[in-house]
Amino acid sequence: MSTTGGVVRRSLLDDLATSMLALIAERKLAPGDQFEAVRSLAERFKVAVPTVREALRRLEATGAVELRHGSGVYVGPNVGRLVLANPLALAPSPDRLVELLQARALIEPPVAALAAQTRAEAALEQMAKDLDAAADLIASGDHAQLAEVNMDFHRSLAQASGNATLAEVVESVTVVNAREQLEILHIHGDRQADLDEHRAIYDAVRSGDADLAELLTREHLDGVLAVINERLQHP
Amino acid sequence: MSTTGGVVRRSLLDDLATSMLALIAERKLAPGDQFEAVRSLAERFKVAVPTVREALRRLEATGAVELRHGSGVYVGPNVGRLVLANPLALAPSPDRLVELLQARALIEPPVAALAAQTRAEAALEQMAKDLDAAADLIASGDHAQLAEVNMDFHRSLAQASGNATLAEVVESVTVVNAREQLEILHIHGDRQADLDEHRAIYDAVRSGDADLAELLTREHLDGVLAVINERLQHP
DNA sequence: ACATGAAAATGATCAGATCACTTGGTCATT
DNA sequence: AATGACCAAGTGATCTGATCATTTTCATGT
Repeated sequence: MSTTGGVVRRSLLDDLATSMLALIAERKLAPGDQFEAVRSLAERFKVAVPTVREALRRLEATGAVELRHGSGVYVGPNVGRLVLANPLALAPSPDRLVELLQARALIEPPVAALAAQTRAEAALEQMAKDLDAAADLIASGDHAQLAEVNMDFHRSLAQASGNATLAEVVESVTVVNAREQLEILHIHGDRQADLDEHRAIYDAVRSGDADLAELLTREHLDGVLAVINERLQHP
Repeated sequence: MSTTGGVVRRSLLDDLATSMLALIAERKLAPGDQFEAVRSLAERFKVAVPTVREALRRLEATGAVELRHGSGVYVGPNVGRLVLANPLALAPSPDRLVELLQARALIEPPVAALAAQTRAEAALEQMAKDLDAAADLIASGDHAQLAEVNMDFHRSLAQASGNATLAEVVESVTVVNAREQLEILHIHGDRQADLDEHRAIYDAVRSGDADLAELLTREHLDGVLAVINERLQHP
């Protein structure tokens, strides 16, 4: 935001972007709904098409809208979100990877404890589905897909806390190159043990045992961290 | 990322954006450095100017680059960041505000404990500066500025943990409409008490007392939360 | 040295055109 | 009637080329 002596100079683009967001909010459009054609927007706001497109690209970058070729402009999944993973992040260095896991090991256990107190039902069911899916994928040997589902479990767990902001934080810190993280894990980690630990966490949350949920989550992530560290030291 | 049967269709824009990021990385450019002119980029990548601009807008949205009218394209402050606050977030609802504080009350205490163990020197000095600045601003009565500096203290505290990812998380969850949060606080909160609590946290971190730092941070944020809740119930 | 002001560099915006993809309907085939 | 091939309209993607606005640079004159 460029300022000069406290006075904010809003460019045409700033106005456009916020106006379009306001338009989405005004029409009460939800993620997935179709928005409005580029040409139509250009006419509505009395600006040229390239200008509209630049504004849309800005919104698109944070998942506020989606541009689908040949189809239209749609409301994106991240409208109204406060915290998000940098969609442009490049593959993290090994140091950054360890740091990321440390951050998760610090944040997720208390979130699990809160989840055990709140127990948002929809999220609990999602956790159960994630566990089932993981079991299937272990059997079928699809490790890439398994990695995704395991991450989904952690996200569902955060959802169960009932705090959308916390869920966003966990989602952000969890979505960052899941591939890289779990590439390592699935070479050297014990997939079945992972699943068992997830199941234990689920049971603790389901039964409302906050202390146990926190403890199990901490042990689980510390274990993951240990595997990663070991792997990085013996490449 | 649009996929069809597992095959990723990268649009020209996707390629452009990542190529430009790679170019920045390759040249080892740091935030604030000048990048390259739009027309020059268009020529380099053999695409039209509007296309380059759309890609730049995408990067700009997450703070990877900055476009300064008449001056040039510069590397932004968020290059290489993993987690960030949604720059398009609108003012959070009261519910969302409470949720945000709850998230902070959950995350920041263990971060403070870690900071007391790590004690990154540069961040400790920054904390001291923030405290001094806050004292001055209380004296001068500049509440708006005081709100900012108080947030800075929390960010510096997270920096002291030595974990950049955690610092990013705290920064993200802290930057979201500091204005709204502290508008409430500074009408009904006790500014001097706030400062004293910050000082106590600083002392605990400085002396390496992790448990105390965690406890004080928790009490501090719970206090803030109580003020916010009270304020929202009696408008 | 300093201030002034023109010139160059650069981003912002516009206009109109063409290409590429998606979608829904038509229509022949089965 | 169900199915599939095909076509046409709607819409995003990209290009070309120009003009305006802001910043920076630097020669010029005092």
